[in-house]
Amino acid sequence: MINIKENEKLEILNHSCAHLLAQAVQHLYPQAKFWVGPAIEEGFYYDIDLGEEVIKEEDLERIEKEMKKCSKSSKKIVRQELTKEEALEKFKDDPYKIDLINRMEEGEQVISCYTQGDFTDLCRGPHVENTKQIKYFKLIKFSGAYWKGDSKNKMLQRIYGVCFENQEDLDACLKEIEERKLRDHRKIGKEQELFMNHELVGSGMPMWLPNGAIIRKQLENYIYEKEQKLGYLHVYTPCVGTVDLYKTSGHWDHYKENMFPMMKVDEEEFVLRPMNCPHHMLIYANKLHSYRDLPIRIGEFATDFRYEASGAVKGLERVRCMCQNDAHLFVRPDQIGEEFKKVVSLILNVYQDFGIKDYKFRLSLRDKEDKEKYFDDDKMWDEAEAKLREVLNDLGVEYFEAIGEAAFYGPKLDVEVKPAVGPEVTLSTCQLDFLLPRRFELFYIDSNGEKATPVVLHRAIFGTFDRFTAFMIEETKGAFPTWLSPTQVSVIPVNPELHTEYAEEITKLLRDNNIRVELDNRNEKLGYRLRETQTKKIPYTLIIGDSEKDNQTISYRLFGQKDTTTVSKEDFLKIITEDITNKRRA
RNA sequence: GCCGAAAUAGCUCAAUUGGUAGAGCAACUGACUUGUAAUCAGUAGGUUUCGGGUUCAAGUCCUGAUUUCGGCACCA
Repeated sequence: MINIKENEKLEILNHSCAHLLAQAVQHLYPQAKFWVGPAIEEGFYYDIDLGEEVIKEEDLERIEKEMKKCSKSSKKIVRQELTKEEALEKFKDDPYKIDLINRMEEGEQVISCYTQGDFTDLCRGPHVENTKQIKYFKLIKFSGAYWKGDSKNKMLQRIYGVCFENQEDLDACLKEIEERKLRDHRKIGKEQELFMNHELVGSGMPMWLPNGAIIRKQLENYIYEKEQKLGYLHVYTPCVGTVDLYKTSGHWDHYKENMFPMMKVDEEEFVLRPMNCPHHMLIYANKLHSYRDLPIRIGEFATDFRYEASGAVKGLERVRCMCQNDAHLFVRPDQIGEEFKKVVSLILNVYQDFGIKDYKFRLSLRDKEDKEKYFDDDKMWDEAEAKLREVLNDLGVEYFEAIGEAAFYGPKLDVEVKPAVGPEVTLSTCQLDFLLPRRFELFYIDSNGEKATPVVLHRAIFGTFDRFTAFMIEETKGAFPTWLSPTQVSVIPVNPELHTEYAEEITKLLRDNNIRVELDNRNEKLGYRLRETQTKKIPYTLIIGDSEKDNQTISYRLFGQKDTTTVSKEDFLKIITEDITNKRRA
């Protein structure tokens, strides 16, 4: 997908197209007041106040037609510069523009507006010279959007669109939008019977079907082994905790609205746990630790419950019941850097195994002004943020900084990926925490025999198994590498009556070698059964007929390929085993 | 949660202005005995998401709930 924001020409064109949209809307809705209409990575949008009216599906077409008309009218787009006073006078009837003018920086004395025919908009620019240059565009979608992005404010109407320099690029873009929908994990998840939802279980509570469960089990085994080798200690803890536990950690104050409501049993108050840090803190505190014991790494595949907003729930990506690939690393202050680096290299190592290339590291920092959201201790934050930056710079990984994305207890490094549909999500995370160890009064005995407070790194490599699986479904378009594929081999006897016996022998051989294999000896034509292995995206299809039976061989065809290879049974076993061990990707 | 939209057979979708709910695939039965992406014939399959209402008559109109979808807000 072309990133509009990375191409100056396209950015200007798209922003100009936003103005064209506004002009058309002005013609059709004279009461319309306009907020902002920026170019974004995927095109542009404009936020508009239509009073009582709302945009409907059929309006998009109407507006688009009017835009074409405005474009064809070939109006010059003229820049005019104003002083703040002049601007305030000019837009005195438009509260949105006055708000914008008043928000401008002190130094920014020159205010500009752009006029095309009967439409003028306050704007920094730049723009294309003439409306006729804005020709190849499409309105994509519309929705409500809070004014200034604040849910306390009025909801405006937002219209999204995209604009290109020629029809081919526009068509390519629209085609890609359609193709993205095809690899949406929700669609593939249904087709391949990976997971399901049911009203009676509840929104955001996916159930993993046998095929999905196989994939998840592979992921669990994979990361468990990695963590074991790195000295992690795995535990099991309950999915509930008392309210007091979360008051101790501080989560109760920060997140109780996003937890499932408290359950009172006799006189005790419980909640379904939304995260596992408090449990792991208590496990650490269960015994006395020497400075020599650290780092101590407590890991768990832990099921958590979060009351996500109903509008946020999405497939396996954003759920109310999830399983974290969680761990808490208890370290001495002098070990932070080294331990953090180990986490980052584990992330890189895992991404390599899965062939994930398209991701960004985000250094998530607090918003200093927001004393509500973040634990108030400037010294602690400055120290933690400086430490993280230092480690990242040492590692030489590329990252961007995001203010206001930290956890309430500390800054973090997140890995962001883009799903097929919708905004970017976090996969892996590693968080630096000086706070919770203090709140739980954790300590170790240092080299002087004194009590010292450990530092905690919270980390999840897969994030949650749910979201990671969602991402892998979209990455592979449902054609999983053999090691993850629910069914790895389909065996097809050419003539079920004549070849089933030998096909069964092969099926047993593979099954005995832990290959997930199914035998398809239905009375259907070979072509019919072969088609099914391809639509199901099964990595290996074995064709077993007279020639294979007579020569005691196997003919196999890889998913997506047309040619068949014939090898001995032993060689085939070697080939597929190697494929699985190497986690080879198609 | 907010602004919109949607929900019909296991799946993908049809059903004029309100007037007997259909098709393809899948399933089942039978015939065919198969060499690289769909063999043929037949059978069965529905309280049209759930609850109220309007009407002689509701899949269709009104209303409440649930779930899903597109965004916004949120995301420990």
